[in-house]
Amino acid sequence: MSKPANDSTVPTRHIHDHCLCLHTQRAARALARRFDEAFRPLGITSGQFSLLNAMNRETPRSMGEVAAILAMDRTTLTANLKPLERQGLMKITVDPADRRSRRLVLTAAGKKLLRAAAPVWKREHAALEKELTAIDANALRAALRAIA
Amino acid sequence: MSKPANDSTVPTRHIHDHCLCLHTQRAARALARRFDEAFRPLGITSGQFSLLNAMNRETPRSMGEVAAILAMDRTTLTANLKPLERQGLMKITVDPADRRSRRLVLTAAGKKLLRAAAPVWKREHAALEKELTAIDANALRAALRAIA
DNA sequence: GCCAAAAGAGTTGATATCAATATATTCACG
DNA sequence: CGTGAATATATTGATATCAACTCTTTTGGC
Repeated sequence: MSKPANDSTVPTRHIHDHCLCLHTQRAARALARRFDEAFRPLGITSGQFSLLNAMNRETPRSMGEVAAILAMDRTTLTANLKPLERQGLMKITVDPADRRSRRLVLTAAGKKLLRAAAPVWKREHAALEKELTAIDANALRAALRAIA
Repeated sequence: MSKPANDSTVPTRHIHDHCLCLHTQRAARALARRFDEAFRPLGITSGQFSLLNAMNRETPRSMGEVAAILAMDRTTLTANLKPLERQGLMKITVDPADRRSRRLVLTAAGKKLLRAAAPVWKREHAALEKELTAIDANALRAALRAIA
């Protein structure tokens, strides 16, 4: 028999094994690293790819809309736009109908980058799903969507 | 019938709907905010709670071990320890058996904080699982573990 | 129309994240 | 036993994250 655990470490073990917050953070870090790596030749990160995707609309979205889509704080979005704007991938424009609001518009360079990134995503995501054969990827998506 | 989508936005919609990386980041942000809020009265974040938990061992873990447990870059761990050490919750000690290695040791204050945080976690996590009734939390954990 | 409340976004400060790189220590092998 | 490779961690620089606060603009009640 193995030595019984120290009393103070028992709740810690239960928490470590069960905490959905921890498990989600772990998975988020691992996936971000993986897709960061895949997109590196294109000069963007996985987060920037998702953000550019969220802006790829015929009718541009506002900051609040994009922040909600990414389940991200509005002020985080403000920060994340800076490198993209500096690289000329998108522009922040004032909404003429409501001058408090900003419309996020992809530039031609931004759209071109997204076109180049799509096959990279497809390849990497297919590889990921292949590794998760024992997992129902659809159920996983549904569960994550239920959380956020 | 609704207007057909602009060609350039079609792959974007597919990606937005299916990307496990995006869904995981979204859930990770939402859960971090939620548990950050729950732990705020204790002066720690959800990430710091997980980190303190990972250090709550009779035989202290090394940095590499803790980084692996959290699926976190080693250099990120170095940065994350600084506020905890400054607040006197843990100490970084040199491993006498291998002086390259650091053993991460909770202080009495750190252990006390963990004891206070455990019921907060339990309450908040129970509430979360209750909201996910339609979801198999066990399956979700298994899937996330398969990713990281 | 006026003014208070609400809504949208920006700024600041602290922590989090990782790649690239650097330093210190141990190990392996000759 | 000495030296180059491997291991463990630290530093730097850029981006990411959010709370607290501020600024601007719009809306609602009168």
